[in-house]
Amino acid sequence: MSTLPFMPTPSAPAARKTYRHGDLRRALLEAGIALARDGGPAAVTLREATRRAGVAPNAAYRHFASQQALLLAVRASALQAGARAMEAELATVPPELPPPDHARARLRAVGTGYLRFAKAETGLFRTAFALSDKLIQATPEWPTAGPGGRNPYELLCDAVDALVQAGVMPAAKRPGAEILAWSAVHGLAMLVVDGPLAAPVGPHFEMFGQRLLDMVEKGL
Amino acid sequence: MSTLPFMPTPSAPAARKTYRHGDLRRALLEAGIALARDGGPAAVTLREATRRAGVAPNAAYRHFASQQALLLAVRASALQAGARAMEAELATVPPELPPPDHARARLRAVGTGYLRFAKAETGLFRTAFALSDKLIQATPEWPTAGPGGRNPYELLCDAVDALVQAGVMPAAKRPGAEILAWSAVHGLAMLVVDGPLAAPVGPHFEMFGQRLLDMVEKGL
DNA sequence: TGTACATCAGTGAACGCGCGTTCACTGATGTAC
DNA sequence: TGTACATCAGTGAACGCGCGTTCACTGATGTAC
Repeated sequence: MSTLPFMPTPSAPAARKTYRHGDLRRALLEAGIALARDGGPAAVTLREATRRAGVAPNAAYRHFASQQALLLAVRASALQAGARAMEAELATVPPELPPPDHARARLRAVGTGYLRFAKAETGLFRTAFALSDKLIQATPEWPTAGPGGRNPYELLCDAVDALVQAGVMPAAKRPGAEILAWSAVHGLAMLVVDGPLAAPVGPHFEMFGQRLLDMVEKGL
Repeated sequence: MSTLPFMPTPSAPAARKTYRHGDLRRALLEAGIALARDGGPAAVTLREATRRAGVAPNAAYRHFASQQALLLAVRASALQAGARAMEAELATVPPELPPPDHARARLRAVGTGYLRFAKAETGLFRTAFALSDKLIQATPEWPTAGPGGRNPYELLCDAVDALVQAGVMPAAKRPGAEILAWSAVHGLAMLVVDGPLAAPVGPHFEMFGQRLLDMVEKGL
């Protein structure tokens, strides 16, 4: 697990001997990410983040206006990690494929990356894509794109666009098609990672993922 | 909304003048359902349920072993409501359709019922199908079936079975097919009802639902 | 180059909140005689 | 049919927990002169 390419690297415990912390903002964000990783969005609390940074609880307010502001920052980071997972999968698509096959492979890669991210980084996945509290719109303050400059939603849209350009999908069916694909993949992830199908389906997650992507490919 | 056939009827405020309550177990359960309805699973607390029943907080322990026990009971009730919604949709399928069309219509009805339930009763939907805390396995103590005697998962499986029996789906693809269908529908529900697509897709939920079901039908 | 001083990052203590849960109790009910 | 009594549903008070957030503060830093 710890060698998957899209896992953010945990920071050092930041042994602190100065009065000033040095980079508390970053330390709090990284503590928040660690909390989200193994407890999901609900685990991202100011008190625990400051505890981990070795700092008084109210020190957080120098860097984040509220708990929600920290959560927003953590969520952006989780989205980045998701984009990274999808990009990693996209990188395995052979570029020499004929355009229609290439386009199909791209969409599969996006879906596979999403599913693998959900499985490998459940907490971050939930923080990125399943915030049950009505969270205010993402701020532009925190970037959500991966190294390639596209966020998860954009990566998906690009892949669906490519399907049309390669002639695999009629242009008339394009509008909103990304939502159908996203739904299928998101549903499997939620049911298995976080829901009632964890026990029965979990062990065969990869296989169900591929069958689901078959269904999407045929059905779109 | 309040006339949808699958909405449990709210109980009277239970004006209490006796020392004994009369039916506190039921009152707590109904309060819990009401809480779940407009706050999701996290809103189901013992203290608020007892408050609504007009009773001391610890009185709940005469009827439920813990907060989790109450939540389990509420969840079962939410599953019943889901089954009711799906049955209501199934009842609209014309019985005189030729078997293949009938089987397809049944699967659509199951999916449509699920989606409408998610939209109309978001809180109950989340309580039934999206409990993010790892909740212990459902107990047989609380029934989850609708009036027809089948719970939501069974209704779905029945519909997929019918697809095979009508010759619409090859038997070889049957195992696990219900999981693919469920995933698609569940994902759309989660993204729209509880997630990032609420704003853009919410108004066209019904249309996206039908397109999604087209995709499932073609792709299965 | 040295010193006064403004800035502002982090401290310590405290607030109010709601939660689940436990304790010893009280008093209405219904059964045994 | 009337009365003693066991049962057990609900009370009142309290516990410890963790949370977000506010207040007046302190002390290291870096800049202006």
